[in-house]
Amino acid sequence: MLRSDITVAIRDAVMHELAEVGYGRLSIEAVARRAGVGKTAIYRRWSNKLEMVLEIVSDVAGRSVPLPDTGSFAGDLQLIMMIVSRALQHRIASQIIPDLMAEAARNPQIAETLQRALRTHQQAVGEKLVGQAVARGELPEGTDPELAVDLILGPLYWRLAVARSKPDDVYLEKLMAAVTTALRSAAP
Amino acid sequence: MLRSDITVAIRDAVMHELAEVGYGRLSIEAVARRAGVGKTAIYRRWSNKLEMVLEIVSDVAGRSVPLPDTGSFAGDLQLIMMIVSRALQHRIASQIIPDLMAEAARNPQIAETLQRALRTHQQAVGEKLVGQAVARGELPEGTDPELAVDLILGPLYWRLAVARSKPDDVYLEKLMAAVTTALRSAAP
DNA sequence: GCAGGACGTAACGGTTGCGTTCCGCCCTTC
DNA sequence: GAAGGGCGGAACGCAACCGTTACGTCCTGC
Repeated sequence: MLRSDITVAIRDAVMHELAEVGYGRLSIEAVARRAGVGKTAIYRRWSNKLEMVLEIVSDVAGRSVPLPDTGSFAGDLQLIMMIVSRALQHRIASQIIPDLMAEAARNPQIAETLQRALRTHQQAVGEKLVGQAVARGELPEGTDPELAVDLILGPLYWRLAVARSKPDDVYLEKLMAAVTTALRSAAP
Repeated sequence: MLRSDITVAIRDAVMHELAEVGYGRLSIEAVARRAGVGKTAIYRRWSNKLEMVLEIVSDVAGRSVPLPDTGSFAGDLQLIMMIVSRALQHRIASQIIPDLMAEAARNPQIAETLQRALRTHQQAVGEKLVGQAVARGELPEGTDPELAVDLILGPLYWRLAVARSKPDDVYLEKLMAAVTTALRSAAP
């Protein structure tokens, strides 16, 4: 019954509003204004700002990235880094993600939603990446997938989302090499 | 002329309020209420929410951490990791830091203040750490201090501030070992 | 054609916060 | 003991939003 074009407009407006002012200052009225929509249309769909944001964000986050399977650890690593660094440089995403992360620190509902979106996916990627590499003999038996994920995502996230500087190709190659050696030598 | 005990109360209230509701929702009235102080006392000191927060935060951030100098790379690394992980697990800091990071993504003034506080300090630590290690022959000539900092802070920040899980000692040792090997093998 | 329902608009009363102003108190300083 | 100034408190007018409601329009399906 609800018109889907309106729903799309609202979702879009929420994402942009979220990027511009953050969750803390996001207001239903601003979303409605931006979407060119009445407040009623929003309240007909969600009952809360929180509920609305959670539903929309987890929907977007749910569009899962494909698991890496290029045939080699180096290839998988490069693919992951490319995907992550692209995502973290996306104008909207790069504002929304740290904002929701910060908000999650004080809102358990947001935290849980984000953790679900993040951790399950992150775990799957980590285990697949490491599992394949171990099976191929590229990484030692007993390599910790959690550590691997931290070593890969951590520096990228730090550089892109925190320090906010653009890594060039040389840097990315150095980082890949460093991570590879680190994991290869990490005893179980 | 301004009573210093009042100033202290306000600073304190700002930090706590910042941690609880974030910059976006921080209000002067709430700060005054929490500090047990009239709004006038605040406006007598700062003219803005932004100005107030920036002054207070950069003052706190300015209390710089001592540079590492334990005599060995392993020791320096352990020290840094301990300091950082302690800081990122501090209740107040762990909420304020990601929040301001997110806010910095949309407010140039905050971004600049944070960058100054972060980058200069981070650079100094990185250069000192790597410089000393290279001089001692523990790391190869031409090691990139920037990469080193990313490899050290990135995974820690990711785990503590983003994934929000507590790393145990075993994990920290693995991480230290991984970072050390990674840097030792990183070609210039 | 007619009913139903989703839509935008506008208004509601209530809350919160802004930045400012004025008051009367109290402490310091001379 | 008088003056000055920082202090808390209260109130100001203004603006933004909340969540809800009533109304009139438009589209869809029967």
